[in-house]
Amino acid sequence: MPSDTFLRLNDEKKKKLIDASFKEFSLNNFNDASINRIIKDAGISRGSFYMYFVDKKDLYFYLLEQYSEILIDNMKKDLINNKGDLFKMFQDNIRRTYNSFKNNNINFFKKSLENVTIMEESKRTFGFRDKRLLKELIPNINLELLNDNARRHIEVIFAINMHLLMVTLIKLLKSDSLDEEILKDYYEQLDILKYGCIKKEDLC
Amino acid sequence: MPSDTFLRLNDEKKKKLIDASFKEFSLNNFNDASINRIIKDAGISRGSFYMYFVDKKDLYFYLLEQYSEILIDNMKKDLINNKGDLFKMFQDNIRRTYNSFKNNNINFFKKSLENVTIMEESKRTFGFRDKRLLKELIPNINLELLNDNARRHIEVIFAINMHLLMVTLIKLLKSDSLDEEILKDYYEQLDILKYGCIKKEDLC
DNA sequence: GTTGACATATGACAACTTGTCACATATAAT
DNA sequence: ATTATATGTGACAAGTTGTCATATGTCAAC
Repeated sequence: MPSDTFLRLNDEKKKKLIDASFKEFSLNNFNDASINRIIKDAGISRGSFYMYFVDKKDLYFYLLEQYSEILIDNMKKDLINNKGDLFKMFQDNIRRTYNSFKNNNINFFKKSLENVTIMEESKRTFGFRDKRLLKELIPNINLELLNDNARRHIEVIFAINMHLLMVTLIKLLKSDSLDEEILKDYYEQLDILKYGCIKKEDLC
Repeated sequence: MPSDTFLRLNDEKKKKLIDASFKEFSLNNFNDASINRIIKDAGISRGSFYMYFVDKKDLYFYLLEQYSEILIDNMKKDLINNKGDLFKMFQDNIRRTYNSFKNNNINFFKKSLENVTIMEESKRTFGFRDKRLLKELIPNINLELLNDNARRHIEVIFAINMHLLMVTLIKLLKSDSLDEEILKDYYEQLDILKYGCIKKEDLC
């Protein structure tokens, strides 16, 4: 969170720093972004910067937060338009969000999304959507058990499963023992993927 | 990829460097890990290090790759045991993987998984599983449309949807126009979550 | 108007970081 | 023994971050 000192700054100075920051984070990912370049660009001193923000992370998340507001507002609108149907909301929302992104700091978003959806390399070597991993496993997968849609998007299903696995593993490793509660949650989550989110009676 | 020079190294020296690296990456996340400490610990010179690996990333992914082999092997075993049933595989696999992790470099894994499943902070501010985001939206969600399981794990469903949204957005932003093919894929992926992966006839 | 208290601004500084490169040494091949 | 080639080395430039003593504002109270 930025300090009160920063928030008290006159608008011009504040804008100069924000603009310089957006620029820097649009051209570089988080780790390559340089506070040095930002303060030079914004025309403030090193000391001042640390008066406003505790560190680079602090600044970055301030910028992110500014924009996550847009995300939330967009979703709310689409949710109301679709009478609370979560899936219809997501279906509609992508267009709206896409346009917000297009119009605003598009490059900042691109870089941010890269940070969020993660280091491409990690994904690759660690197996998410890894062509190699899937190639190795696919001969052993009985695709007959899956419906057409699932078969077509087998990598996505795999990626989601891997994600759930990883998140659960972190939880398990954090707790000392093999916590059965955590496992139960995991199995239920797998069931969601298996059987879907929609009520059965609506299907048959 | 490590250079041939590295691979040609005698086992003792290689092990010393690998051990030192594992140690460093177990105590620090990727960005805070210091090559300086690694080479000091391993007792090699700066120049030598850059003879073996092009940079920190190169070393890190080498270590990761070593261990992703374990992951793949584990999965293969469970897939065969379960006659190709992807979901049964994931269901069983978590115990096996958990134990592998427990026995091996547990801390290295923890740190790695943190890198992979993402900067906790990003998740928070950007809305993944964000209690705040969900709290704001939940009053507008019609939970009646969802089954019990889904209702119980609403945050997970939301997180997966957000993930799909983000990944799709990246694709869309990378292509110049609003590519309808990409959108179609996205909608199909949403349908998987809605209706599940299992064939309909098996359900009713 | 002067004093004093507090808020801001500054840049030099220490302590790191990384990647390079001219040079030294080891190992193999003629 | 001589020549290639492969490895090893650490000082170096060019950067990084966060701190801190010091300077300059600002504003209320006497």
